[in-house]
Amino acid sequence: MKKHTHSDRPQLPELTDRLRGKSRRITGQREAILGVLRHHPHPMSSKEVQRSLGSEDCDLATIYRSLHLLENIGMVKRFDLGDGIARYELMGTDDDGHHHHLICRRCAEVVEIDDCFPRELEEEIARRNGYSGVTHRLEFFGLCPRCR
Amino acid sequence: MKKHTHSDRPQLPELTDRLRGKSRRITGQREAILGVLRHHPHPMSSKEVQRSLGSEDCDLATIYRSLHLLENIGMVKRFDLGDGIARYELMGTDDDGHHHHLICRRCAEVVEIDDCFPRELEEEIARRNGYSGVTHRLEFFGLCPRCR
DNA sequence: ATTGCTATTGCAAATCGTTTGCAACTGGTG
DNA sequence: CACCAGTTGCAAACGATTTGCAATAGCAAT
Repeated sequence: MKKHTHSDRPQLPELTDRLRGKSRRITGQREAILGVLRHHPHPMSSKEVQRSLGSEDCDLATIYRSLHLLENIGMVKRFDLGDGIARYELMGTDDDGHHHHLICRRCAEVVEIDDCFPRELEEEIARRNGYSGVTHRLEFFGLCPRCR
Repeated sequence: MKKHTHSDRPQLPELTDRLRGKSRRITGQREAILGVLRHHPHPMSSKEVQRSLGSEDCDLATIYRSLHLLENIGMVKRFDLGDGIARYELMGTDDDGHHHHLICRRCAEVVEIDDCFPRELEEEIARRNGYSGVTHRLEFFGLCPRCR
């Protein structure tokens, strides 16, 4: 079992703080969804979140709406693993959540990768093309040890 | 207008050669779709292809099927620009089509990028995690000169 | 606690990109 | 030029995600 390398996961009180004052409410559903994400170190789709909710089950539409909200206030980050399904990961309290994944083509196991595209090269690409505010989306695909 | 850096675009006769002998047929629709791709240096969605067909218009389903076919025989490459829409680009005759894109967040202009994630680093990532056959998907996003 | 206003939820219907079943059609080989 | 497997168009099916709306529930002020 891989120990992920991110900073500590935010506690629920943080949700409270981030929502209050934005005319947003702290609902049972939102706490439950956050709770699920806190216990999963990997990107989860809306359906996976729902399955993990157990007794706290709530409507899929609510999960979609909650994940969008959490993404907007920067508590979760959206990842696109290339299969047309949006997945979300809880952000750490201090880092910016920027990291990548290595996904098994066969069993879809996900490993977090902290290596990143060289910053200088990215800046050079931006400069060469006159672009500003350049970021990147990067994911790796391969065969995991067990699926070889 | 950016001159793209790939090798020459395949001529139609190549389609002929690649399809013949595979119990596949050279139809007007496939030629038309290939023709459209040959005139567009950037990734195109199925709908964009259809719009560009003009008088040679054909069913969307046929376009989806043709693009899958062309992808399977290696004549086009599929790109995922992160908006949930599959896009395809014609492959050059000699290169493997591996390259990346820099997409404007605002106007969606696309520039081709030939820089790539460092091979050694990719191999190291593979080794470290026991994965084999590792490849990557990489796209850049930013603001183009005009949209700044 | 109770009230009242507004954000939020559940449900169902609507969207959107993509896929598929099927009968009609058409390359291209013999 | 006839035949047959590969193709096409059309419409229906799909899966992920979004949205309209009436019912419900935070929460701030009473």
